[in-house]
Amino acid sequence: MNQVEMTQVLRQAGYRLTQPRLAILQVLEENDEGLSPEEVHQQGRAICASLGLVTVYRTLDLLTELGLVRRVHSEQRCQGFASAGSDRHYLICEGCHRVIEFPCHGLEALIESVRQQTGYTINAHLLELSGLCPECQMGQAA
Amino acid sequence: MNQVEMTQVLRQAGYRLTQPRLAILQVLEENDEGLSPEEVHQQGRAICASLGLVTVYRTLDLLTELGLVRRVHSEQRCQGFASAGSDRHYLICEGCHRVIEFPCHGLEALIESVRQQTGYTINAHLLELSGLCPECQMGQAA
DNA sequence: GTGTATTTGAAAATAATTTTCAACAAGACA
DNA sequence: TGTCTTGTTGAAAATTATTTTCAAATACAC
Ligand SMILES: [Mn+2]
Ligand SMILES: [Mn+2]
Ligand SMILES: [Zn+2]
Ligand SMILES: [Zn+2]
Repeated sequence: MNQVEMTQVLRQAGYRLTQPRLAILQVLEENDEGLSPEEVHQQGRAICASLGLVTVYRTLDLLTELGLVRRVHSEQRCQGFASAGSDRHYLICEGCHRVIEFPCHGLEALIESVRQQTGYTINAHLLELSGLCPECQMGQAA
Repeated sequence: MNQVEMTQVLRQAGYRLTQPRLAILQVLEENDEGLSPEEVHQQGRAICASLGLVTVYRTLDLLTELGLVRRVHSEQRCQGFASAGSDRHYLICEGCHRVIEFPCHGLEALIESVRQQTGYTINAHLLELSGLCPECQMGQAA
């Protein structure tokens, strides 16, 4: 989802399009590695000089509720936020920490078998793959 | 892995078997829902009265490094720790927050296809399913 | 433009985590 | 079993992260 679409979601949900919110959206749009609130704040101030850290926290919460932003978990860092597509399948580069999403097909059979074996109903999943992106593989080879 | 096996891993890695560590291992063993450091501390004091919260943090770090404990992530809470088996596939009950592990087969094809489409090398994955355990399903029906 | 309800940022409050360090205890060895 | 040595502990302090409060600012409906 791009920034324009995101602002429409905000508006339609009855929220105002403020400078701080637009700045935060833009920062998330321009970064795909999952930024911490502090990092969003730093970068956001380049766009909206008065931007406060408190507003970053509030806005990340809001955007997460609206599904515009997702939290990126990893063993080291659980406070990464990135702009969200529709699914929850990320591929994280261990070298540069870039995060991309991938379409997830073929999980259905696994989920069904877990359901049968455990008796659980399953209504959500999070799949995170980690490795090295092509660029970082080059770097390693060198 | 049970508590006895865990203590052996600790010993073999050259760490001392202290009362605080044993207490924390026992707490994790007895709980499968993923406890926060604070919760581990509360329960641990019933076993080792002098147990300090600082030691809980230190020990959870240590046990995680040794692979005896794993962190359980979820949107609400990323600081859950549970004793670890060999894999990283959890099934989390949204009702009672119990966490169990499941054997994960059938992810290979998906991973291979992501590798081909993205050019990433993939060397780890985290799959978290969430839903309702049988008991909590009963509760909901009532 | 004006009015009004939402939103903001600074400051303060609170919560979470880490560092420091003197006292303690695990376990090697006599 | 009784030292001795070194890893380990917990209290306190320091640091960091997050939330609350509230008066001032501003988005936007009219
Ligand atoms: Mn999927
Ligand atoms: Mn997490
Ligand atoms: Zn990379
Ligand atoms: Zn349950």
